[in-house]
Amino acid sequence: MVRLQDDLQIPIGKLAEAGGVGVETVRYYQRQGLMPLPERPQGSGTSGGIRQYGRADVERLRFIRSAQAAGFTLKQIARLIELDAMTDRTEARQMATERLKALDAQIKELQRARASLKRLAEECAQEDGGACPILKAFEA
Amino acid sequence: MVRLQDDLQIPIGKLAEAGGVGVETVRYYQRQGLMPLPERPQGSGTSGGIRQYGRADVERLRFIRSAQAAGFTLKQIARLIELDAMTDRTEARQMATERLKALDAQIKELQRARASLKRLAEECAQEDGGACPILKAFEA
DNA sequence: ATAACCCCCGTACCATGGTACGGTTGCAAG
DNA sequence: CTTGCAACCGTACCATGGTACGGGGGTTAT
Repeated sequence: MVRLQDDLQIPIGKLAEAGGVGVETVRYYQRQGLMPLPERPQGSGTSGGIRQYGRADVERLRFIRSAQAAGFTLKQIARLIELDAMTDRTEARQMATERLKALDAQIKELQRARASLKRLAEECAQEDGGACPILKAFEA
Repeated sequence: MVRLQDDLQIPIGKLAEAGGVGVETVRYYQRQGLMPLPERPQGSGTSGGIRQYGRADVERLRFIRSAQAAGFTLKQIARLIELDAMTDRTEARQMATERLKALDAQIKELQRARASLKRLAEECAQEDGGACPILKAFEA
């Protein structure tokens, strides 16, 4: 009843694949302190000292990608992971609300940019003469 | 009737200020081919060979910032400026619509991220016990 | 005329987020 | 047993978008 070996043991290549990144990227995350570097298994029959990864690693990798999509830097993500481990809700909440504010601002800005861009695309629509003032498209 | 001197002649420092960037940034844009490098005025009384900039330069600087906000890279912006000069509407329109598509995707993704982030902020709201599962916040 | 300030230029350096390179080991299939 | 593949490791390199540094010179105010 020790529940050995149900917990998915995969090498780095599979881990990377599962997370949708390259092997080198995983290694990079490890160097940045975002992912643990598991011990190399020792002794014979251990498949040549190849490090093994589990479910938690896959999830962490996915978390990193999502947090990146939310605009956190890798450094901030490292911090979030630390906070999760120490269950520090105060700082976590603060980071989240700050990012939320920045995100709202960014979304608004992108929507403004979107409008200008649409105008540009439309004004340049007719092939014949008429205006297509690229440089003016973002004015006002 | 030569209309000398109504067209605003400013040195790089003022230009940078007007565009909301640093002098070094303007120089950088010049190196990247985004801004013209005007001739140094020669002869006496020309204020020490200091290059002079005009309205068009200020506008271009602003254009660069706006286009950046729309997600164009500096390289693409350089291309847009070229297209504007050659009044090539076909490629301009294409670039605009492509960017528009990417922008829509990005906005959607940011909104998804925003939702997760909000969830995280809310779940970590109560200081007392309860969940604040940072790593789980982005699942599903 | 001395200081303070801006401009000129080239070159170096920075952060971010990776990607590539090259050499080694070790298991596994033909 | 050789060939091939994946993992291992350290180090180097890349693109993007700047920022800083250091020396030289001109203009302006005190």
